[in-house]
Amino acid sequence: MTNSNKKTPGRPRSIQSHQSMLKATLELLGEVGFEAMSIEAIASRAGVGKTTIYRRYKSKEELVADAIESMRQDVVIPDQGNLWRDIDELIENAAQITLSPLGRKTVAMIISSASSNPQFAQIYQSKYLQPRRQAFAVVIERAKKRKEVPTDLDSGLVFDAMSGIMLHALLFQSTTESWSEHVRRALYLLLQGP
Amino acid sequence: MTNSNKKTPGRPRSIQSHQSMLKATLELLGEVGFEAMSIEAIASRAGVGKTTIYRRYKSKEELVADAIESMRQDVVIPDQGNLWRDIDELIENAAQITLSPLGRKTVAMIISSASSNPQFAQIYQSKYLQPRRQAFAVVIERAKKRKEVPTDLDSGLVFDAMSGIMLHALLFQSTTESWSEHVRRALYLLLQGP
DNA sequence: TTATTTTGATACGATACTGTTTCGTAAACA
DNA sequence: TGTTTACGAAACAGTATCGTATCAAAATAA
Repeated sequence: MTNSNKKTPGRPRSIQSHQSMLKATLELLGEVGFEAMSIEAIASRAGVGKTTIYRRYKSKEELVADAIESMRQDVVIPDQGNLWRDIDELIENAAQITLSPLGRKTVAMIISSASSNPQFAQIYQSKYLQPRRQAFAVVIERAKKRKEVPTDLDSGLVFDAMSGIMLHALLFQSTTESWSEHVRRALYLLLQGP
Repeated sequence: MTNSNKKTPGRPRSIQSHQSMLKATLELLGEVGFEAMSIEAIASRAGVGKTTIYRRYKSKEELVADAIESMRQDVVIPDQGNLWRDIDELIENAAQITLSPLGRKTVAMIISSASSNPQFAQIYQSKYLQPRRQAFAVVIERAKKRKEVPTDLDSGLVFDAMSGIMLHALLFQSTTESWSEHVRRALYLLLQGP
């Protein structure tokens, strides 16, 4: 941390500018995607000088990576004493984040760059997926104690499956069924068997 | 079809040029993605004049959509008398297409544009997913007759789940397990229960 | 043959972004 | 007070792509 030494003289870097450039980055990432997004457009939307961005980040990749990291929010582990009520809460939480106008496009764009810029997928995995995977493991562990699921159930595998199903449903939505309902049905198949 | 009327005088459009521009389009799509891909680069790689492309397609979207459509290939419905041998064949087939250096990036790029250019996801769904969904339904139907799975199993739901799991595993590969093995385990959970 | 159309090549002006530099102002500290 | 650093705005040369236009050669039909 260079932050620990606060003895730097002169005008400090504006926190406000920093936040607005991260915000603008995420917005544009969702709207036009990584490749089509220009530093100029980010600076313009953030109401910030182009120079200010170049002073902080060497590349667009760095900026975007930082912006994605800043998105993190705490994961609440549901505990309602019943597996399916917990799961509904998890699905609802994922839906709120993933299906919001911004979140939807942002997630799609993060995923899109998975092959060209693996670092984004990696950040997404460690900052977003991993905490949720952990929360899911806790929920399943409690369900095991309540004998709601077999003791040898692999919660990681179920979580991966659930994530994949959510992702797939997000991309190729069928018109006849709601997203949540579809995910819930698939998950029921996973946990209760055919 | 304007093709039915072959009375057009003058030099006909080169089929060779057409094919090489589609090929170059798919290659570049996989390498740099839709946004970063320029018509000039496509023309250059295809060994074709820029004018020739502009004469055929009004936009990059049109060209890419046509290129993706041209990718289609027939789906073989496995029938080995056993559900899991059929499934292994399906997984193997999906792996060959999806995990190839070109296919991997191409699929990722198609998915990436799902939010900004829904038409690509739609083409992907109708040309790629739908035939495989149908093939999977046949496989499951045969398994039902052999009493390998419950009669009321929703093959469409299982297929969606399988597709999602494959997609997820492709994007967020764990290093400890092979792609095929991971997909197979998840599918086993889906079909045989926990 | 002649008429017609496509071909690849090249040039064109227009637009957009890059990354850097300069500038006067603003905000911190001593 | 002065020193130092960051700020936003603007200008800069360089590069890349756009979509159009022009050209002579090539390919087909009448």
